[in-house]
This record gives sequence, C-alpha cells and structure tokens, in this order.
Amino acid sequence: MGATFRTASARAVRERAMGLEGPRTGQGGAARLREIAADVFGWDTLLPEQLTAMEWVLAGEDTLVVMPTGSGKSAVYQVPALMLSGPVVVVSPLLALQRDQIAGLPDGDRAPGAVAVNSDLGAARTEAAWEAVRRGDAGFMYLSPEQLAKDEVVERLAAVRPALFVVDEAQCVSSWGHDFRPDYLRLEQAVRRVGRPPVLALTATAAPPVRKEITERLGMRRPRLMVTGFDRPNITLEVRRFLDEDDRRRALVERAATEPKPGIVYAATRKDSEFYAAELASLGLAAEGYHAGLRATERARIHDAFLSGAADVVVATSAFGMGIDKEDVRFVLHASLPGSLDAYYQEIGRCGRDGRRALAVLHYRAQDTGMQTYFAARGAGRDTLSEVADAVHDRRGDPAGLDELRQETGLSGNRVTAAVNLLEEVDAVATGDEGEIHPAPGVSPGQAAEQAAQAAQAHRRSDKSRVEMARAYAETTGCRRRFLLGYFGEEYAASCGNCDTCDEEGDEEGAEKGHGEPTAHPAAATYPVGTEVRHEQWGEGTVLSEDRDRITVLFDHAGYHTLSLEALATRDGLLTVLRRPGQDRSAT
DNA sequence: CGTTTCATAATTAGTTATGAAACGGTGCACTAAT
Repeated sequence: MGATFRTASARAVRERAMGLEGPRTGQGGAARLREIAADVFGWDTLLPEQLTAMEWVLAGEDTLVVMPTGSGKSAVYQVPALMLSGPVVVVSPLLALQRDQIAGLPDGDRAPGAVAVNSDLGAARTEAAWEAVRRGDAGFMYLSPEQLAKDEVVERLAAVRPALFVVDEAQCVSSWGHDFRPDYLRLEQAVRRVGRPPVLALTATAAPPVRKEITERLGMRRPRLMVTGFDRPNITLEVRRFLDEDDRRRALVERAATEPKPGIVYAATRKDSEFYAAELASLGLAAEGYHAGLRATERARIHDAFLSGAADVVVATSAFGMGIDKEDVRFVLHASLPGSLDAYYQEIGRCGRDGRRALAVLHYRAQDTGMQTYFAARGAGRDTLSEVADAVHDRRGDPAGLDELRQETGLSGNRVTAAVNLLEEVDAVATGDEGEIHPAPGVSPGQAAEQAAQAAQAHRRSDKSRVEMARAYAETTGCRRRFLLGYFGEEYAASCGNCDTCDEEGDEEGAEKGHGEPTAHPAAATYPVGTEVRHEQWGEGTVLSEDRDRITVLFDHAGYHTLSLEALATRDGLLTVLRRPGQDRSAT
C-alpha cells in the first residue's frame, strides 16, 4: 500500500540504523528492564510477554501488542522509555484517556515527566509543555491524531527527535480512520516526518484483519507481533432472539433488573439509552443513560458514579467504555446487534475483569442489521473524490497541504482528509515531507477518483461483511465461544460449556456429550482455522471459524463469507488450500 | 435498512389512515458569544 511513492529520507534511514546499534540490545536488556520496572514503577514482576515486547521496542523493532486491558500494555513503552535517548510520543484517542495515563505515572525523581498537548491548553501552557520536552524534563508527550495532522506540531516534534512512536488503542486506526476520525490514517505520514522512530501499536482487541490493517496503515516495517490469549472463560455468553420489539424491551429490562450489579447495557441509539435508563430507574435502580449528546460535566458525573459504585447500571451508546477500568462489572447486556464482533468483544470485555463469573447477553432482532448496514454504507462519494482529485491536480506545480485543499474545495476538513486518504491508498497521490499532497505522475484526476471510489466501495463491502459476521454470531447453532475466538484467529476445538448453545446441547443429548467435540463434516479437516485459501470467485482469504457443517472465510477483497462444507466437498477446485496454519508466514 | 415523525387527507367534529421525509454513533479542534 502506497509503496510506489514512499520517499524514505536519508536522515530517517541513518537514524534508524543508529537506533539499532549500541548497548541497548542483548542479554543486559532484560535485567535492566526488570530493575527499572521495580525501582521506578514499583512492579516487582513482569510477564514474559511484556518483557519480550519491551526488548523488541529497545531493539528498535516495530511492534504490535494485543493484550487485554489491565495486563500492563502501557508498561511496554513506559519502562523502556527510561533507556531511550529521546522523548516518547504517545497517540491516544481521548483527552480523558491522556489525563488518566499521565496521572497513572509514578511521581518519583527518576520517573520521566509527561505532558499532553491539545486544544484544552492555552498558548502559554502549550509553550511550557514543548519546553519541558525540549529540556528533557518530560519523557512522554501525549497527543491526539488531530494534533499530529498539524504541520506545526509535526515540525516541532521532529526537532526534539522522538525515540519511539506509540499508538495506544490502535484499533481506532481501523475503526475510526476511514471516516469518523480520518487523521488516524495520516499517522504514517507523521511518523515519517518526525524522523521515523520505531512504532509500537497497542490494543486489547484486534482480529487478524484488523492487525493487518493497523500494521499496514501505520507503515510498520517487519512488525513483531505479541498476542496473548483472547479467551475470557468466566464470561457466560448468551444470545436471545426476538421477533417483537416490545418483547425484546421487556426481556432486556427484566434481565438488567434481576442480574447482580453493577452492569452495563449497550443500546444502539441515544434515545434507547435514555428509554432503558428511565425504565430501570422507575424500578428503583440507580440507572443512568450515557451518550455523546450529554454535557461534559454530566458525562463525567456518570462515569465517576459508575466507577465508585454509586450507579448500578449505565445504559450507554458506544460512547461509554474506553478508559473504564473497573474490576467488578458483573454483566454487559446488548439491547441490539453491534456493528461488528470487534466492537462486541471489546464491549463485553468490560465485565468480569476480576476473574469472577460474569454475563454477556445479546438481545437480537433480525431488523437490527438495518441500522448497522446503514452506518457501514456511508463514506466518501464520487463527487467528493473528484473534487479533491481535481484540486490536487490543479495544484501540481505548487502542491497544497490539506488545509489549502479544504479552502479550495470548500469541503469540511474530515471529508477532504478522508478523500486524500483514499486517493493515497490507491497511489493516486502522495504526501511529501512538508505535508504537501502531490498527484501521481501519469494518473488523470478522473482515473484517480475512479480508483479511489473503488477502494471506498471495498471498505463498505468489508464493513457490511462485519455486520454479517455479528449476525452470524447471533444465529450460530454451535458454541458461541468457539465462534468468537475463531473470529479472533484462535482455534478452540471443544465446546465451552459456558454459553447458551452448549447448555442446550447438554440438555438434549445428556451431560456427557455437552462438553465434547461436535460431529464435524468430514471435509472440515481440509480447512482448519487459519488456513489460507483461494476461492474461484472471491479470491484469497483465511479460514476464521468452523461450525459443524460450514466454515467462515475472510476474503482479502470480498469480506466475510460462510461456505457449506458439503458444497466444498462436492465441487472440486471451488476453494483451494494455499497454506496451512503453522507454516511459517514471514512478516512483511 | 427500519423506525419514527409529520403533514395531509378522509372522515364527518374527534379519530384514524396514508405516504413522504427525516433520522440513526463514535471526538477532536476551533470559533464566537457570554
């Protein structure tokens, strides 16, 4: 992606080479890391996964860490920071999260200071923050992707020569970068322009295609991957399907009222979050509705009430969750189908962090897919792409930055950025070292817009197929845990015995069969989870999960599809095996 | 894509039917008025 025009500056290459030599690598590293973790941060033990990832970071390797919340992801950059020769840039999506991270750092003399630069700061405090970084008083600088989209910020950052570029909550690159916060897809340019330090991406939830998108979109080179297990065996999984909307509402209210507290209910709309909160409050519960339409003070109040235990239930849209680190949440109920299993797993992962029993119930109606596909179907249109492609082309003699393109087209900043991202994805434009947008030689604006529109169409197809995967989870007759873990690339052969479908199987066929292996179609052995395949029509893809009689495949360009094993067995050549799981897949 | 809202019509004076239009989620940064 974008490889044709990527301009690697000589300085970036030289600095990268310097980062790889010296006394940082080797056996001494681990002992020193442990020492710093204990002396400065007060952590007496480091998990082997943490330590390994830290060593990669010290060795200057680009690294993607996928570890659950609460397992010490932040330590992976905080501890090595003391052994690096420059400041650490941390990209974080929410200002509240930046504040939490800074507040969580130790105070001691030996701990590096931290600053956040954002729109909350006045001019004087912004200057003070930069000065602290320049003097070396602040070892961490927290920024939003929008800050890094500004030329001034990038130039000042380049001058302080960051030693590491961290992207926290890196799933945002994939989930928000395409439309909502397009500056997430411009981080690769920012990394390059600040001198191309090593990149560390951190996330709690990322299915294999999301991991691929993160590493590609951030321009990570031969990325190291650290993934710990996804399974959360203490969370009971259940789906309840309804035909009637009123039935669903009653069932959800009853469930939220009767299950042990505290809990979170996720609703699809702001209106629903208020409806359910009012219903629960009328039953005498301390219930609060939460969504992005509330005033900041009100949101903070509810957030605090939930953390302190003053609120039993928060009924929220997807706005609630990031930064919620509460151990004793007993349930997460969904009042509607989520837009993807990535979102779903992230949301249900907020219960049962103390390891005790917790419950995740999805209340589903077939009509729910409507709104989710509506969300998935939006994106940059042909008109916008043409307009932006024309503007870039017109300025080919004197290439414009994003701000100028916004003025010249009269389009909003987000729309221009999203359009440029798509044009850049198809190599129709490229971003230079000053942030200026060059048209690719030999590509007409018409061709550029056409290719970008096709790329946008591909994203929409992919998003819609994610909705279909969420629906498939809701409708599967097999073990729900096996389905979910398969989606995240983890093989789980047995049935879990802790989801509604496993319970039913036990009821029908006797207890001894409840936890056993289901009888799979003989063709299942041909396509184990993780197999890379090629389909006659849909091209190349990866097997994600198996049910008794069918497999689900994620195709690189056609999204998720479910295939009947019977059909595969009878039609030779329909699905060819390219590579089996376990065969080495070299990083690129 | 599905649901809700609103205007209009048809019905006969308070209510209901119909069809078109609007709406639906996530945050930062920035500006302007207090």
